[in-house]
Amino acid sequence: MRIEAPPSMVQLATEALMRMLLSGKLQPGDRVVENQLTQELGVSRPPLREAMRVLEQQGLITQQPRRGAFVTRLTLHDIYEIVTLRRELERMAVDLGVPVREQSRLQRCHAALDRHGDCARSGDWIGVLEQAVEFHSSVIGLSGHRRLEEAYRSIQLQMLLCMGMNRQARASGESLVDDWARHRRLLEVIESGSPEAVHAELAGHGEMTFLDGIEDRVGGHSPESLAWLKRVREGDT
Amino acid sequence: MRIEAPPSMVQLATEALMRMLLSGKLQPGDRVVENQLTQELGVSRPPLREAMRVLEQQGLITQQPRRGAFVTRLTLHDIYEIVTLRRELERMAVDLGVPVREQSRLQRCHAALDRHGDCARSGDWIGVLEQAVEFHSSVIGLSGHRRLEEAYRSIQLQMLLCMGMNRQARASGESLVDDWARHRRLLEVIESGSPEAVHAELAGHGEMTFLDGIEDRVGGHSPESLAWLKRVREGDT
DNA sequence: GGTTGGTCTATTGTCTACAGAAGACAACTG
DNA sequence: CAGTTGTCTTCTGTAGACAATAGACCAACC
Repeated sequence: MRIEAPPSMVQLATEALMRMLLSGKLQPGDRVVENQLTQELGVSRPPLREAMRVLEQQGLITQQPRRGAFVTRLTLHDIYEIVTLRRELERMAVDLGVPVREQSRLQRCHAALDRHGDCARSGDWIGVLEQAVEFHSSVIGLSGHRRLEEAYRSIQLQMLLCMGMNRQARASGESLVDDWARHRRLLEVIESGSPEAVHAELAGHGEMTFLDGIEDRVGGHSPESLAWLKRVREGDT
Repeated sequence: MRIEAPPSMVQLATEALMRMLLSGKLQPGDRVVENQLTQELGVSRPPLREAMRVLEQQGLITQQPRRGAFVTRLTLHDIYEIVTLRRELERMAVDLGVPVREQSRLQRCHAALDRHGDCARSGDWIGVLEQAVEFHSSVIGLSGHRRLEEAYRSIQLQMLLCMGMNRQARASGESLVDDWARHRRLLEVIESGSPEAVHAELAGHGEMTFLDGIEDRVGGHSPESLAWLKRVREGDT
């Protein structure tokens, strides 16, 4: 049996920061002060700074030279980018991965789905979000395309973390287990083996409710994003 | 006029490392020793480590905990991933960006193309590669989709840096200015405004010659990648 | 009263130093 | 002679400290 190496402080700090973003402790636009975090996390600055570089590359925080780091605040154009890119990546993944060739990859989906259900029933909000990310990643991973999966994961995190979806989800308390059911249905459709059916399920799967009145909640309205929002609303209820 | 902030050591180190990869000074599989680089670059370890985190996120180097960093060595499956994902991103970008709506974005393409030509004529290899990346990025940027452009850029760098394309290009000396001509033609087609024509041009634009005998030069043959390589060779000469 | 200049504090950028782990090599034992 | 074990070196991981800059606040001047 292989013993696993103890995780580095960089890795721990990265995960801790992600949780702070997921939980809403750090909100979009918030300043991220290094010294403050070193105390909270019990880590010295060098590893913390490395962790912040990782999150910066993922687009979750934004660094301004000599002025500090801020949690990324998304504009309508950003949301347009995220949703459109996500859809394309999903499309590509389904075309490559459905019907499933390697059964072992499905195990990962099931495992994530099970954990997702556990977290949903126990009301563990952060766990639900984390496992939702893992489930979707594993679905994309059915394609056997690691870069595709990685790109998708990054996009998904940006959406989850920076949109304040946590608070919105917290408001609608009953939707937790419903969400789980929807994910289960998606996996069933995937196992049925029809790419078209999966595309259809995914089209209805997007959490589009948060787009209601989105123009008023965020800034940065580009021509592209406004046109896109109009199209989405016409085509999708 | 805004004065620009002096670049941080992290930024300088990142760029320097990239040049070392582009120039072939660091080759795929090479160990990257921190202390060694601090001496060569005249930077201390913390900023260098941050720079390495950035490159790790971009997939250019791979870190093994407590064992050091290595320049990423690509497998056939990796190349399959890179080429297929790149093609999808290009397709999406052209559909979004052609015909060009914002003329100002074209300026960036022309500027990069001009610099590309300058470097090609003066025989500046690294410059040629850098400007080729910038040109393609700016073409993708016509879509106004920053995340798309960023994903494309990352993919492109992985391909350029880790495939040892530099040495291959160096071997065929005359192709430098030819490359430039091909890029010019691409931009002309884009300005003509037909997405289909651009797709056609891009299909022939890929540097597919390096796929000749690729199975023997790299390891990691997955079922997906082998099937893909077969399809590519049947469909594209 | 508004603006300009200076100082002061908080925070970032960077460096040096130390602790701990991994790999190499040699010596020892069967 | 082969395998194993112990030591030694090299490198990474982390911490703490120092230098430099940005922003705020206050005072003085126009």
